[in-house]
Amino acid sequence: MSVNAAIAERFSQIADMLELTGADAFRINAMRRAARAVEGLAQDLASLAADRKSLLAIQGVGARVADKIQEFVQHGSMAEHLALLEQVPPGLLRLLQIPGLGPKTVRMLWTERGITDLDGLKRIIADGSILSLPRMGAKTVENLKAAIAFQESNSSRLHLGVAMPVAHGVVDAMCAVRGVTRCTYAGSLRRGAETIGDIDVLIETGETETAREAFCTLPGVERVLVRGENKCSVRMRLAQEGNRWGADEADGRSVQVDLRLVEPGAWGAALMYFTGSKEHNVRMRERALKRGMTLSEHGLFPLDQDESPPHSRGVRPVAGATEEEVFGALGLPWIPPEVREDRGEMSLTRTPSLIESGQVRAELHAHTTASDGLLSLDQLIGHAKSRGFHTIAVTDHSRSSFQANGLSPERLRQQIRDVRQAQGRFAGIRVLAGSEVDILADGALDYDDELLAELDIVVASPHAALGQDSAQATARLVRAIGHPATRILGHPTGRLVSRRKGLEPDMGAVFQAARAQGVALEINAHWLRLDLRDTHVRGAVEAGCLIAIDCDVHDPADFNNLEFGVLTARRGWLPPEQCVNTWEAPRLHAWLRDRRVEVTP
DNA sequence: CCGCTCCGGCGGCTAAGGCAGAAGCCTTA
Repeated sequence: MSVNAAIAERFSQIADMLELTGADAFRINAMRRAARAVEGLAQDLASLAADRKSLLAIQGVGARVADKIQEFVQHGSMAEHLALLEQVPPGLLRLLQIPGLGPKTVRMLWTERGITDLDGLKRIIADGSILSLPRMGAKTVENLKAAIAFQESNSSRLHLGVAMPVAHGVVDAMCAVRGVTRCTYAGSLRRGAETIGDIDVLIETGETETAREAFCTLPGVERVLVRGENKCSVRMRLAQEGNRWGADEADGRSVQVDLRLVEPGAWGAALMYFTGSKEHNVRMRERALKRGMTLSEHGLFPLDQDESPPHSRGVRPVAGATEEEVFGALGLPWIPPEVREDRGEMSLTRTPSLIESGQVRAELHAHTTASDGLLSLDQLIGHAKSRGFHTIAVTDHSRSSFQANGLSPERLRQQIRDVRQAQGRFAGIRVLAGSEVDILADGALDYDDELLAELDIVVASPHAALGQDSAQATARLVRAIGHPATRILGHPTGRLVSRRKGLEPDMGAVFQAARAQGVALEINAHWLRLDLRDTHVRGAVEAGCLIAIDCDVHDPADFNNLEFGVLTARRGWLPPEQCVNTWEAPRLHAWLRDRRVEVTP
């Protein structure tokens, strides 16, 4: 585990444990913010910690948190963390993960009955003794049992690419329901987060009961969790969908879908509220208060003496119909959903220019049947052309990836000739002869320089030895970037979202090398990779690196993953001009020929 | 515990739903 991840984990555990001991809520919140700040940091704290000033410059890191970071970097532990571990049984942290079970209740179970882990909880449920505890009625215990069972059969969050089709299905179905005038999804899905906890859907309708009924009986609904006036929640089965990676992804799993009925005139406020993030929303409400207003999902209202919610008293909102209106009334430009993470977006004075899918004109990482792709050379070119791309790069695996049928030098030479011939059969699209070349464990590339020099494009990617330590990983990637043939660093860390950690290099060093060499860093758009991840993109953009967004095409459907790569890019504040895939053909091709051009992002 | 603003002290988001227990707590988003 990287130092950053280790520190973030400790802050988060400190927060949980403080919560269980009933500590000051603001201190707990500060720990959570610190965990988030550290998690999203591109620089390596091991090297940053020496400079206290730069630690304090991080939003959410004050004197005490900086102390703890320095303490961990020097000693490998934090005294407060260790002290709390002595005090709080570790099994309790697991109980907090159970949906519906919060800190107050876990604490109550612990102090009243000495429950310290999941087994203990199951025991008092089984023998019924839990029912004698305060606030523990039959219904609550039933729900608790279901929550435990659910959690044990489902790993918690869904991949972006798995959740998205479900959301589109629900939205399409609800749009067709009588009386519905508007329907869309919000939440972390709209922000393009790499994993999704649940799916939020908003509707505006003149026939609320029809909509509630339609929603609760949608195909795939297993269980209705909540059926209130303004909110319904269901658990929905995931449809099976064959996929290169995801065959088992949907197996027997389900996802919670929340439907919110939005009153007329509050659409913008509701959309903002349910899009989040939570942290962004908190900032927005604080900002409203500073300006003498109060913000909720019902709108932006003038502040008055009355404690009760203003919308319930018929107070006229200052804004609420559209997001633009609400942001505007708070002195902000419209902020794209993907950057609503409380990572500096509140200081924007204009809507930032972020890349859009339609601006992508080239696919620079694609496989054919020559290695492990499903498309023939001509099929691949045909699909790329129909997508409107001006360039398609053929980049099959190199020889070390034998599991992927990597090409021997002879086969690669033959493929280069095949590509040249294929080019003759297609007009209006440039076909590049390339390779996705393995970066070996020591940072060397997988073909000799002579052969590499014959290629139009080299995507250098790590595939094996992904467990090596941070220093080795950094040296490996920096060396690969320094090879004169490398144009793109493919899926730089090799991580798989919530499956495999991948390399944990000092990303700051990687960015510097890439910037100096004019090498583009890839955002691999497959929803299981999303590598670079959002926070890395942000760091790379700020460091002035070029970025490539690639679908790593293996089958035709993979072209559709572009959407996820672009969402990730936008979460990293990527402007279109810094992404090589948006460049017109002459500029892109010149960049590919001219290995050491000066980069002006 | 942080940030703001002033160097010590203060304030720090909002609403709905469910349940248990008869007004309010807890959780979630």
